[in-house]
Amino acid sequence: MQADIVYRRLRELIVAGEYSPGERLTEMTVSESLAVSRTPVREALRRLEGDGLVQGAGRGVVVHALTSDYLEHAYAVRSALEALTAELAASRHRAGRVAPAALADLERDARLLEDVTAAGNLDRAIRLNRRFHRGIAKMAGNPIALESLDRLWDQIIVSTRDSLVPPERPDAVADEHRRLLQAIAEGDGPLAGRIAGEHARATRKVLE
Amino acid sequence: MQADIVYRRLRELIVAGEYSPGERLTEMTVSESLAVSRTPVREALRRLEGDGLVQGAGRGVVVHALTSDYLEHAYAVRSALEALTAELAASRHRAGRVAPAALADLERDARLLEDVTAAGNLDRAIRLNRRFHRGIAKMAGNPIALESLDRLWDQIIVSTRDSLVPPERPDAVADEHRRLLQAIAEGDGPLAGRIAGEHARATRKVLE
DNA sequence: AATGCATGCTTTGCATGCAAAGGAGGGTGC
DNA sequence: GCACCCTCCTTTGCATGCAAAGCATGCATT
Repeated sequence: MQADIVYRRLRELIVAGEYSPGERLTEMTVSESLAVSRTPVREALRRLEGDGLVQGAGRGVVVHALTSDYLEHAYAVRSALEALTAELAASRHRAGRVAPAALADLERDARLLEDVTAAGNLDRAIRLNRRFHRGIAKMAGNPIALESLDRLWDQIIVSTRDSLVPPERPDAVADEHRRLLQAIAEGDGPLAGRIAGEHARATRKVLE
Repeated sequence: MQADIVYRRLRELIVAGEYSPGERLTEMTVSESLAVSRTPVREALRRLEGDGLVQGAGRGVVVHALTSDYLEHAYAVRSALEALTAELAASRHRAGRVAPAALADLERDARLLEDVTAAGNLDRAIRLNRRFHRGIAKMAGNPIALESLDRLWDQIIVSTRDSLVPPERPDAVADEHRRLLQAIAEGDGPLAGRIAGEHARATRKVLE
């Protein structure tokens, strides 16, 4: 299905920042650059609109430019959802319903993230960070929460990719990640939830 | 835009239960019954698919039939989000950023809901209940949370419309609603959040 | 009788043509 | 010189035609 290919491609480009927020996309331009007809492009644009990645704007669509307010709201929701997934992940771990390798993978990701951040590789750090949090959401075993978070992340990432990482934040991040993993490992759901929620809020604060 | 009309109409029909879960929808049937061409219908179906209201199934789409597991997950997310919106609503009320009429409206809705439930008007009770909770979400002033909850509600309602209201639940519901409103009125965010989250979980339990 | 295959039909997916809506730009009137 | 209007052009939205993919049905063969 070409429509699906176009959708995924555009989404990739937007999330990767190849299209800047506010940039305008017309059916014709896209269909020419991807060498398909306008029909599948239309479909793709509508799906992206549903995802909140682009916005209809008079003629055509523009890549969604997030206001500070919008970001504030998004982080509030993210905080609530990540508190939920962390809590669920901890409970499932306590119940022995988590693959043993999963937690080890997360710990590896967390360490790798620290290294990569220290090395100043921002792009890779962003990807790893997302993978880390996504790993926890997967561990929670709630596909709806996972999907909602994926949607949120896609939106947020567009506007935060260049505004990240002030000087001393990395250490705090590493510490919070470690405490979060420990709470999960101990099966302490409420604690994991509190840490995850607080972690998201702290991340938001940095983005002023 | 006809595509939009088709989308809204189909969505309405699905949420209202006119199409049963599992029922198959083909582009042709829909385009004939609504007297438009297949193009806008395709667009509408894709959007509904994005909303999780229908599912692609080999040929065509079928109205999403929710499994018990799926419902469990949906309610977990709903609980988290409604805890968030209740807490935000209480904080905003405390800060005086809520229109005075809004809270009164909610109280009116709550009382009306009690009456309607007592009278056994199930359909109306479902609508009022949704409006009540949606009112709180609006009061929270977080459009992302509101939209996420709307999506969840649409999905949930399809599968719960006929399974609602066991004998003694209405009294408990009324009580929980009242306590929730009071917590909001007092500006006690954490309390409101706890009540709302617990309320959603209790509702889920009833649906076994 | 059962199984495997082939054929035909249903249905989707994509491209293109056409009409209409919305803007931009230029021209004219004041 | 400025403002307003008109016209043309860009771009979307919808319909339809055509090709391909999937499925069921029926027939033949074992």
